[in-house]
Amino acid sequence: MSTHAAARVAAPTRREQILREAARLFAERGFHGVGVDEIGAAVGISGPGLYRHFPGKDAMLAELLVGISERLLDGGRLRVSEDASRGDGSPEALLDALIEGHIDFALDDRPLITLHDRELDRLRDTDRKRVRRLQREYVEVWVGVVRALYPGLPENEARVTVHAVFGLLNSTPHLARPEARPGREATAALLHRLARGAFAAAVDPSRAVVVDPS
Amino acid sequence: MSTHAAARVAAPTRREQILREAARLFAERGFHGVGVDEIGAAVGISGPGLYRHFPGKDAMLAELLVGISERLLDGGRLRVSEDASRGDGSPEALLDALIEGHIDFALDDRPLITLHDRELDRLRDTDRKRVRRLQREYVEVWVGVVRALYPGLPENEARVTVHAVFGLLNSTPHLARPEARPGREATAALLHRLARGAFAAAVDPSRAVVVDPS
DNA sequence: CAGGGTCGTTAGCGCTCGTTAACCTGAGGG
DNA sequence: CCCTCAGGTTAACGAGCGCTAACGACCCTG
Repeated sequence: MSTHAAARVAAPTRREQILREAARLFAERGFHGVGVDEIGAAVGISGPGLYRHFPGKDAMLAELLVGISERLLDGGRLRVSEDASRGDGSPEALLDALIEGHIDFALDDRPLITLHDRELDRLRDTDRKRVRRLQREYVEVWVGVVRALYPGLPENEARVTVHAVFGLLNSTPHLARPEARPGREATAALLHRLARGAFAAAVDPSRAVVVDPS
Repeated sequence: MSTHAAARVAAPTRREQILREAARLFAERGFHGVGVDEIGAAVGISGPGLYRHFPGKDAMLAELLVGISERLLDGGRLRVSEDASRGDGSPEALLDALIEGHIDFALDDRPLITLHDRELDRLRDTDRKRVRRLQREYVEVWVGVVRALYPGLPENEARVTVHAVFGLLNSTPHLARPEARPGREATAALLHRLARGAFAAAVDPSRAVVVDPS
């Protein structure tokens, strides 16, 4: 998480610029809805100049999607291993850490989150399989933690629940007016509560009713 | 003009066939990723024959998105008015009814749900504004019910929560292997629990204004 | 049987898109 | 001073797209 800020010290290379703008444009208008000339214009060069950096338009999307999926999976695995290496690791705290990490990603890299579940089918077979595998492994990391916390939850229900919580956490990019929502930290805290509430309700319906906290 | 009555029960009309297949294809490969020839082939005619039924490819997408949005909004409003006309209407039961209706939609019309939040930006300005308005009104229906049930929840947090729950309920189309999840009714019940759990958790426990459960 | 409407067909036009080809320029090294 | 090479440029090509034009088969109805 602190590494994220540190990596931004140096000026972004041209490749990174291109990927950044391509992600934004793809998220806004869809992969097929953006032309290479537009991507070039967004970074100050024009059209075919992109081919000095990428073998083709497909390759940009592929690199974006593989990158996202790897970052998510690596982050998830890192948190699991941190929790395991810490003596007092608890499933509760670990699930919170996973949720926290995913929320950071959803709030800070909105175009990528959008692309991640929207443009997967535009990839060539080999890339799509690779991304699918990374996504599946990321889900399995969550499923493992959720089932450690709620042993009574059947595996297929846990998987559906994890998918549903992803949908919940990834919902912010779809908000029409981003200025109409609470600040970043308040939104993050709210999403975190919602996710925990959903997980709690997955196993125990009685927790789905509001109770007096006092 | 053909007979209206005959089309009610009998085989779907050609227009409906086209819309159905177009929805499936658009959801699978994106609006720009599907050609008119493919849509035609999917209903047994070929290419330009579609123009006997629609003025253009855009019009198919527009009719699909407007139709979805209207169906959702009408369903929501219907349930609210039913609840109001029933003497014993309670926000609890009303929210359950809204959730139920949305789940039915998400499970039974998966391509439409996918299109609904994915291809909106491919519409012409006038159609897009119309769909946006319908979607916004649908959200407001939910927000009203949620705030009636949880008066302590601020309006902007309620709105984010409703969006998040939509993301949760709409997550099933993204499941890679639909056969790996529980049956329809079990999935519906699970999603219902998750949604209720998320709403219950929306109210920050430390700030909760608790309504008398009598 | 004539005539029109409906619902198709095929051919092809015009445009846009991703990509390639050929050329240019400025910086660094021997 | 020349050569190389990275990183651009513009021109243009070929494919694929949405859509139109022109035509035809079929089914009514009078």
